[in-house]
Amino acid sequence: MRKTEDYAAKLELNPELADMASMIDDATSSQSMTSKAYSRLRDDIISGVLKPGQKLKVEKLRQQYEVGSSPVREALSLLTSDHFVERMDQRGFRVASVSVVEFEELLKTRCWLEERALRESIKNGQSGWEEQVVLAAYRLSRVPRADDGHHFIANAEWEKRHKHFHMTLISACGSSFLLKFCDQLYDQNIRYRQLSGKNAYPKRDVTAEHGAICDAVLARDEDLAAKLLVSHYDHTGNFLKEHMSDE
Amino acid sequence: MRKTEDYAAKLELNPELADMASMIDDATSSQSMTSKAYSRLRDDIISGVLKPGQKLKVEKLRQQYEVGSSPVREALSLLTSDHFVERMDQRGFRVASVSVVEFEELLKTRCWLEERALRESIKNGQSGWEEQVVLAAYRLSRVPRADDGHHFIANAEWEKRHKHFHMTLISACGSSFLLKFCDQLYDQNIRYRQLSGKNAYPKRDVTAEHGAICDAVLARDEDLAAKLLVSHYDHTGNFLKEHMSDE
DNA sequence: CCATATAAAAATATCGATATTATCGAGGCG
DNA sequence: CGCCTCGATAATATCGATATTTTTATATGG
Repeated sequence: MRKTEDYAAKLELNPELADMASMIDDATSSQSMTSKAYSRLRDDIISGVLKPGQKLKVEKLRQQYEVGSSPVREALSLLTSDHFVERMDQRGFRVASVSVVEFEELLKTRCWLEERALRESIKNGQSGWEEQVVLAAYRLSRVPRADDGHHFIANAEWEKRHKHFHMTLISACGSSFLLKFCDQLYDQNIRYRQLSGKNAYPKRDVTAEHGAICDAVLARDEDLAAKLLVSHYDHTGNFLKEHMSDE
Repeated sequence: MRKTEDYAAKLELNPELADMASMIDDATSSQSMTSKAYSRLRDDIISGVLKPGQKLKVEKLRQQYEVGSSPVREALSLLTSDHFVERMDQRGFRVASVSVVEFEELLKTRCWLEERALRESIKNGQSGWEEQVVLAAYRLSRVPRADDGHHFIANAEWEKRHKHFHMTLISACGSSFLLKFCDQLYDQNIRYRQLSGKNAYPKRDVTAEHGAICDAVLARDEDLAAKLLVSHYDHTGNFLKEHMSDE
């Protein structure tokens, strides 16, 4: 039900063809009211509709999402574990706060974990994994980052494929735990990206960076790939950090 | 409310004296029914009272823990994120399954993450952190692992201090995310330890190993400390693995 | 005038009942 | 004889109401 996609398993089962169609938002078709509330709340928090620190009143959410209070509370509990919502005992829930310090920790941790995961993937990945990487990189390159060239408007499809690319890179690391953690941190990062103004963006050629990482991976150059990945994150991170402080 | 203790913060605020008293089980005094259900369920899963794969019927738990169904469901949702419970959409909950493969992944991941965390701690830790480590090691050494010398009976106090020692080691790593992940994995590991027969245990001197790690940390020898920590985990892990397969 | 205690309002946490969904077994059909 | 369908049963998911608790507003005394 939850979107902690098990990339490793998914790719294992379907080694020849990563079916992008199967990755499309299944949140819409979800049966349970809990998952409906969960994904909608999650989306609203990540996208910034619900602001950090904002109080989350059950009654309000109940009306807004047209569900009972139990599913809302269950969804909030779930989101608490994802670090998207904070629970104050007996005093309800609120949207998780953000801070420059936390963002720095997030960035650091992402680099540590993804570097390890990437190195392990390169060590263990079979030919099927290599093909997945190539495919994911290609698919990512086929969509523009922004729908509009001038103002930056997030392109949902790009977002999805970008995550898929990065998760595919590390999918052969051999630890579903590590993959889950990276997944969580990735989503946390999206939130920070959305929050820190969408109008400007670095001029650098992100596609080229992805390509370089892809090449290093295929060449099985652990050190180079890790270096490229980390600097990829560091660049974006530092850019975001600048835009956070001057607001 | 949840027991994802923020070790870094706790130690930061109270640099001279780690107040063990403040760490005693606050689960008993918890107000909300949700936390009551949460901690009791959690304990029962970790201790093995509730067996892996076992169905968790809300009605039954409701009676057993003397709470309503909402708190039970909320607690189950929380435990789902902790990987202690599995939710099957529209088909209820069950205790998370275990497997040798998963245990191997767990062990691997713990080594990866804790090595990184330990290295960062050694790099960043101040004198306050060093003192915490010494104190935690000393306190751990003051209680026997088992209440009884012959048969192995888990000593709750040892368990608590052992975790405290290992979390203190990495508490200065500078990432609350990483600490949270290590915390989670640690608890997962306890569960596996409890499940794989408590009657036998390695003869090696665990206390000596802790001491050696402690020494390496104080000497700021990153590589040695990391090596000792990883082999500490590997040894216990391999021992448990043997006892899992022959059952 | 401020602090404190008190009362009213709002919001949360919790419960028990109901509607929905899955499971299991019997009977009918191919 | 095995497979599928249908219905009874059990369990889940969800709801709306109630009891606590927190927050806000008000009044009282120092």
